[in-house]
Amino acid sequence: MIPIITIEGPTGSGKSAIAMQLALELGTELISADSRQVYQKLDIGTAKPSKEEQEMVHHHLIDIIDIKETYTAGDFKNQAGKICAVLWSQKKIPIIAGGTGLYIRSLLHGLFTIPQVPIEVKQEFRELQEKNGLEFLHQYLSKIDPIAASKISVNDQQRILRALEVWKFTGTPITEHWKHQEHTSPFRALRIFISPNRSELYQRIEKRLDTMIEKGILREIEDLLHNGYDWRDPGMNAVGYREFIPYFTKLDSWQNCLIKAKQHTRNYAKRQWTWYNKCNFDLTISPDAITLSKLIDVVGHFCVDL
RNA sequence: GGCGAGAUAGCUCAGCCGGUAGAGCAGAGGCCUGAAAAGCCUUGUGUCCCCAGUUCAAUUCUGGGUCUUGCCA
Repeated sequence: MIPIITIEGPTGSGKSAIAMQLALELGTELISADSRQVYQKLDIGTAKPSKEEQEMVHHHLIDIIDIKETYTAGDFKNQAGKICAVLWSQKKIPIIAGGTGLYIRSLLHGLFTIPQVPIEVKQEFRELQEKNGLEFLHQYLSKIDPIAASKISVNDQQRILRALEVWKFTGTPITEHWKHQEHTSPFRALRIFISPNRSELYQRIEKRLDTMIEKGILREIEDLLHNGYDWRDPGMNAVGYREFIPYFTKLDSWQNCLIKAKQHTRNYAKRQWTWYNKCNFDLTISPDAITLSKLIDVVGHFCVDL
């Protein structure tokens, strides 16, 4: 079993800083579990660690793909898994830090394994949806996989399409894949949750977004648009970016866009919170109560059992 | 000053021919198996600006007032 430490928490909770300290102390490296920091050129709005920080501690899975490419939980699971194995072979305990809950869950608890669904299959159902509507697809799903259909809302385009694609491509309903999924994990995780006070976090989010303006998020976006990137590109679907579309299409002021960006970041933090409520953490600690020595202590106990 | 337009949920607004109101967003809570910073679900009693009139009944019609806003001067 490979030991790993996770540092999790809502956006803006300060997990990156804590993870850095711990990595330095343990002489190990960080793996980012962040669905937006994987993208190159999305720097300011994703609060990516600076060059200096990245020199101090090696950060994996940052800046690995282009904005026009998609990245999935499966990609993360595979890549992070390999990196963990390599690090542990060097006697380094991998530290995973990031707010993308699904990524960490995929790594720790696995996904049912099927190859990437080909675009043709995806396309087929998109066309079917355009012709007959979403409701039709949901009814279709209820015939081939009633359990999935009952769990998935009629309006949940993403999951309806996914369930149909998986069934079409593999010949097996998605709920069957779930049943036969492997649940053993090659990891032994020490999971640490950074839990800030709600109103304090919201204040930090406000400040963080203001800082992004100061750092030049608008220029960053402008450059991207000038360099051939488009709002429809997968990477551009990010809080702190898409809210500025009205500004760049001259429909609203950047100030109003900023207000939206703050709201959406708060909404996002809340969604993360709800997700984390169901996770089992070994240590839950508020950002201001946390100290390096306390962390080392906990990690020490963890290491004794290895 | 003249001629219009508007005043309805925290915000932006819908409410045909009169029967005391409803969407989106925000807020709150929840879900989540390859788009997850995504996607989805639940949750809306507010002096319908004020006053008077018509009417069995006015947010909805009429008159007056107040405020906001557009155009012309």
